[in-house]
Amino acid sequence: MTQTEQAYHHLLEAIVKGDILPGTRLREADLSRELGLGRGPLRDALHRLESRKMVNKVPHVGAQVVDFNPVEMIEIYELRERLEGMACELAAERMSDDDLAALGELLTTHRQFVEKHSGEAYIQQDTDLDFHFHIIQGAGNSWLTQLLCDELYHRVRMYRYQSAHQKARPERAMKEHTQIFEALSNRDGELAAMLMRRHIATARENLIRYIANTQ
Amino acid sequence: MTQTEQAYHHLLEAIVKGDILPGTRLREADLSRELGLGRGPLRDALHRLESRKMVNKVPHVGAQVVDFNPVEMIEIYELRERLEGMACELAAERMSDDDLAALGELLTTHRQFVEKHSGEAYIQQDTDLDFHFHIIQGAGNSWLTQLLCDELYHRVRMYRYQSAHQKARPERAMKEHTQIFEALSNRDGELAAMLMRRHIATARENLIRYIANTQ
DNA sequence: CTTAGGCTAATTGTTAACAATATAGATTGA
DNA sequence: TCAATCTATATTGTTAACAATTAGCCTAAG
Repeated sequence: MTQTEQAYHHLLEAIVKGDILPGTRLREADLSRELGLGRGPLRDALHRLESRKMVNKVPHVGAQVVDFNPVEMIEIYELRERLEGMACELAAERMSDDDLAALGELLTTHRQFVEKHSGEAYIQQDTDLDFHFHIIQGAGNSWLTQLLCDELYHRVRMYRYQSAHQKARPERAMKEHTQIFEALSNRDGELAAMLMRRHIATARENLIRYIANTQ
Repeated sequence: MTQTEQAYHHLLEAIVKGDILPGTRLREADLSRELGLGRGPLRDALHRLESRKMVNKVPHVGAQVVDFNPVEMIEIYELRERLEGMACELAAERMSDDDLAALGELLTTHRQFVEKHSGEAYIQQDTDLDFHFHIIQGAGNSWLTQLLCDELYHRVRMYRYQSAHQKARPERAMKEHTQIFEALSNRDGELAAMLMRRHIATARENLIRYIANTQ
């Protein structure tokens, strides 16, 4: 694995998890010293982060970790609504029975987790994404997968870490996931898509409410 | 404008227009000499092209211009269908009257062009994209705009240049554009979205037919 | 006291030399 | 003759020094 990739993944996770705070100026000299590499590979990593919109870069000025932006966040959720709805349509047609079975097991595991650690939101984060990723993969459209997983989801994860104190609703999400899974099992793409869109629309409404409360 | 950006735009256009053929190996030393810059900025440009999926890069091996891939092309059209449908829904709500008027003028200009140069497909290319871009902008979702214009459309343009000999159907496209415009003018987002999805679905079917014929 | 101008320091953009890696051809052995 | 290994070369990955640009500060004039 090349140093550029290492630096990219390291910085990406640090930004997503909030170890590097939004708005932080990223100085190439400092960072390269901290990460123990030259400025060349680091610059490559910063460019990649820029094209993923995780940092803002201004020529001759520098790079800065993106700040939380309510407008963009809502834009991203508008996109997720359509794209993951599309993923459901395609997944209902294209997922293999084995894939569906795996998704079912995932759901069972999650349900046990939710029942055991009821209310611990931070665990819900990853399990929730697992479910979504599995369906996205199942759609069998590599461009759709990249758009969602490589372009949009980093921001979604970043937002979730920032608003981690916010009460999640694992039981409700669990129920909605189960409904989506059943629709997929019945190969009813139209229904699965509708449920997924509604599922994400609910999340978007929570997001809007959260934004309104924090301002 | 920094050298990286210059190189990026130069190479992107060259690839899109077919001046650099698909499958061409891009050697850093050669290219930097031709473009008259160092390898550093050139590498940055290649990285950007890679993240836009216009070149494939393998560590320690090099970069190669993407080859025409029917499967990916269909994936992209599947995405366009949904995303531009979405753009229509949003544009019907959010476009200003001035924007709509401008779109109408665009359409008039195009109609005159089509009537004058009936059948000259290569002119149709850009004017067609103008129409689509205008609506995408009108949706007022910066992430949607970036996804479509920066990630997907380069490939679409590349494909169009490659299949330029294929007979376009300017009159039909013109008619469909007009219908979409009218729906937008009536602020009927649902209808506009449906027409747009169908418009792109038609293009996708042509694409599939074209692929079948060339194999 | 305010503002315009220039100067200094810090930071990014760029280049060229060096190190590491992979490919292709030659060589040797079975 | 074929296969496997080794070696040489070409190419990429990395580093460190150099050039260009920006932002902040200080000075001085109005």
